[in-house]
Amino acid sequence: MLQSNKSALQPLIDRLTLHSMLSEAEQGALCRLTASPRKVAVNHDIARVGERTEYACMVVSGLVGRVEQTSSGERQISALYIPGDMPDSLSVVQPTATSALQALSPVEIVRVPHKELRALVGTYHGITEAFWRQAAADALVFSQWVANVGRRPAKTRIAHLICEMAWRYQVAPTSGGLAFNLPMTQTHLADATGLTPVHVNRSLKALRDDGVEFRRGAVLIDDWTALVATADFDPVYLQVDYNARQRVRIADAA
Amino acid sequence: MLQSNKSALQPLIDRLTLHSMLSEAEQGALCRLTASPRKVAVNHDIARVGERTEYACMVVSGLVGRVEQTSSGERQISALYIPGDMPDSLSVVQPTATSALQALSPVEIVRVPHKELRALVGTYHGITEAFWRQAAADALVFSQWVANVGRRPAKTRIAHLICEMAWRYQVAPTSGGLAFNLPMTQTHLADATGLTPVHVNRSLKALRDDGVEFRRGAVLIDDWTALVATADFDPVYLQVDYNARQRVRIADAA
DNA sequence: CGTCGTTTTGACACGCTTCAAGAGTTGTGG
DNA sequence: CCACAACTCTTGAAGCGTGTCAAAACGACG
Repeated sequence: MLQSNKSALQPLIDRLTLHSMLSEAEQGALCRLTASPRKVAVNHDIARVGERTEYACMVVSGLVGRVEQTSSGERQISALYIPGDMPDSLSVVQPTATSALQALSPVEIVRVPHKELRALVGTYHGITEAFWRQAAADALVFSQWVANVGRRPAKTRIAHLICEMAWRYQVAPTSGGLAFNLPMTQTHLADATGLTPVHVNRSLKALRDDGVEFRRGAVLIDDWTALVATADFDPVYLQVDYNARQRVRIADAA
Repeated sequence: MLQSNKSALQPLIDRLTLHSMLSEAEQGALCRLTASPRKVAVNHDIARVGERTEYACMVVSGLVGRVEQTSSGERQISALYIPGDMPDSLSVVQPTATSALQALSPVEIVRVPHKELRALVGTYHGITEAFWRQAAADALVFSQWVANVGRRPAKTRIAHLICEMAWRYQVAPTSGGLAFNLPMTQTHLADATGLTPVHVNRSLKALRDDGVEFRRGAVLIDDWTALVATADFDPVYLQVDYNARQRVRIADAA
């Protein structure tokens, strides 16, 4: 494959350096990882439950969902992964997946061999630390999802998810309106919120009266502040410190 | 405080070594950490949202819940922590809590200064790796909770939680019956499952007909296999490999 | 231009919540 | 050691949010 001088993994580095300080050497090493591109069609699996894998993947474009499935066949999306995310970084250490990863839109990923990642994690303490922080940050998002699905009414639930995604895509304004792509269907939204597609549709209709429109993978918001209020959304759990005011690296401190 | 030759943090080491290999030096260093004991009364907070802390804690006895709260005052327990767990290991790196930690029963914890933990994580690569794995494993449990709360009917939801706790307490048999303590009230159960206390009560009544009893913090199960079936429970997500067949340490591999 | 997946809408059913009140249990202070 | 208070747990009746079933309209794509 053609390797441009800018690594395909740059989005991952950008993600990690949001919360962790990586040395030049570490960033360089990450850049030099093998990153084989791969396209995945909508609704196709990137990882299946129980399947062993030799690669971890990073999302380059599109939207990936972590899909849990009950024995009665009901689906629950428990996490959404956007470009720069590494949904299965755990697989480096636990190669057998316990939930499926599925493309919710046409998706481009790059695959990184576990072998190389292990070598990196073994060599660069700062990279291990960065993955640790990322895993911990992910856990806090999961925790919010439990609360969202468990305790909020349908409309609020959907609004909250929209707010989270706006924030993670870094398109959330301080006020006013905005528009962004959220490439999923209403059925996907239902799976992510623990509702039925029919009820999602009705709730979206209700949201439309509040100036929030979701149509064919695009979100249109008239008044961000109002949406945040109806969504009961507080972004602190996302831990995204865009100013990186106080990143502290432990690895060299001792 | 009196420091016996067996560290108070041994349960944490036992937990970490379930999935990660720690060298003698690393285990010794963990043992020598300052661990100030502290008792917390029922329903009292161990950590509050937005509060900064200088200590991470390990549960010694009792049950701790991670509590999310919506603006309308509804509570959702998104995780349960049992002896040996370190609910706020993330705080080492992110000292401001985004969800509350609350004692669901009388609880004993030990508090470990962040400063010391940071020194350890900075020195011992294997410890960082172990924390990383633990965080990733926790995330998979969260993922299952999203599915549990989002897609299962009340009775199944409660049964699933009981199964998980039996498994984590390592009291789950291969068949037959069992009894164990799960020191929480029906209201706590409701908060953990996203139901109302009233409906939890009714569901417990229904479970009683299936030979599963929950009374004042004690669980009595006639037939484990039957419960697993009604709970739709598959323990793989808990990643507990009691045989530790294939723990691989990355830290020294490079 | 036809096909298939997605969105929309309606009517109805049901699981869970709400409100309310009483019984059981635990803890506490006199 | 009893009496009272404060939680828990339990049960009933009624209401509502969400699910289910069904069918039609719409949109994307080959």
